[in-house]
Amino acid sequence: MLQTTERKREILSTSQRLFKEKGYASTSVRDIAKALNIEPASLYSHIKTKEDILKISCFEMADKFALAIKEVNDIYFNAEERLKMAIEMHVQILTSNLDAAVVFIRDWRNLSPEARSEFVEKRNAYEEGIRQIIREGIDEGNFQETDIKIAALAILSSVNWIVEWYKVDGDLDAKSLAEKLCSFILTGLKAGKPTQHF
Amino acid sequence: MLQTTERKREILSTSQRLFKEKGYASTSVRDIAKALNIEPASLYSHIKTKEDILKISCFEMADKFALAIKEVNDIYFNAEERLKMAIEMHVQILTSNLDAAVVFIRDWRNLSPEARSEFVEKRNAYEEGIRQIIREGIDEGNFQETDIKIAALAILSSVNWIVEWYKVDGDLDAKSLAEKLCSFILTGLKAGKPTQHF
DNA sequence: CCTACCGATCGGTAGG
DNA sequence: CCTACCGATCGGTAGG
Repeated sequence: MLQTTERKREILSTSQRLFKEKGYASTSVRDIAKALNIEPASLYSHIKTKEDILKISCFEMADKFALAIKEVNDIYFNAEERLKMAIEMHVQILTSNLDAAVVFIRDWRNLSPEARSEFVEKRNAYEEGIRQIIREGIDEGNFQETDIKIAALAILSSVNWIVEWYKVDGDLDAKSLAEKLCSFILTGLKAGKPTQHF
Repeated sequence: MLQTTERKREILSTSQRLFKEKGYASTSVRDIAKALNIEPASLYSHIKTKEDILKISCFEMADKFALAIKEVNDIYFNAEERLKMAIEMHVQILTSNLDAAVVFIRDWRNLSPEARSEFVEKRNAYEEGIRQIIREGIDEGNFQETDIKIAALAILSSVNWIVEWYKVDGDLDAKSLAEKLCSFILTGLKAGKPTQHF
């Protein structure tokens, strides 16, 4: 990723769009070439292999998330604020890269063993960042003493799932969506505690 | 699905295990045959096409979920109880069919257009069942006045995601897991409200 | 970016 | 359930 030419970016985004629709494994280089109106062989002036596209897609997203969690932990103080910020940035990254996000979330399994290991490591580091925030929130007394692993997975899965239904041209912007998710994650489904009624 | 012979069941479960590992599209009929120690052609005495395996896997799971939501709505009264029960049964179905569950959640996209439409319809009906419970909980005043669509998706995604990490031989049984998830979904991450401290 | 082409693998069939 | 085999498609290369 030392440089990515304009044409290569077109190949990447077109591929990601196709991968989102049919999945990486079911998308052929011929499909990609056709969508770009070029011959299959021409792709290989820009990429080395089909897996290259997958690798770049997965790791570019992983890098965005790594940067975001770093930013959150550098700036914000309180765990609740940091979690909110992390979720907001996460939603922002997903919604502004919907096609690549699906590849990142779903198709990374098709990476070759070495790339896959590296990817899983990066994803684990990000998840650990989220767990750390939860841990601190518990220590501060602001979060429930919950199972941290399950909490982190529940948060990430509910946030990641938006790539399956979010429409960029819909009436729900990323920030509003992030707020709704945050509220759900922080206070749950149940209505205000009984004390509210007395 | 009028009848499924014992051998066919072996083919199904072996295929689902492979699909879980590599995905439907990346698993060849030769992979399946090899795992069963038979020749690829022999598979076709039991199945018509590779997609048959996918179809049966997806729709058998869909049927289990349809039955579960029906049961929940027939027996339980209060929305919160019904939601808890629905989540518990959902977790139960997932954890006792982990391989097929992954296919159901992830690989249904590879269904042919007609089967895919039918599948999406069934899944939508189930999701609507969940939304209905949430709606009733709000009407009863026991659930927050939240975005029902987002709440349902957040619940289902966090529950479905367990297939990615749950280990049958781990120390967490399905019921405990369901309870943890329920608690998270109902009361969220934040610690008890201030009133608890006075 | 194209023409021409490669060996490998794909899902599946015929016939036993 | 097997042997033998099919046409189609796969990712990718040589050479321009």
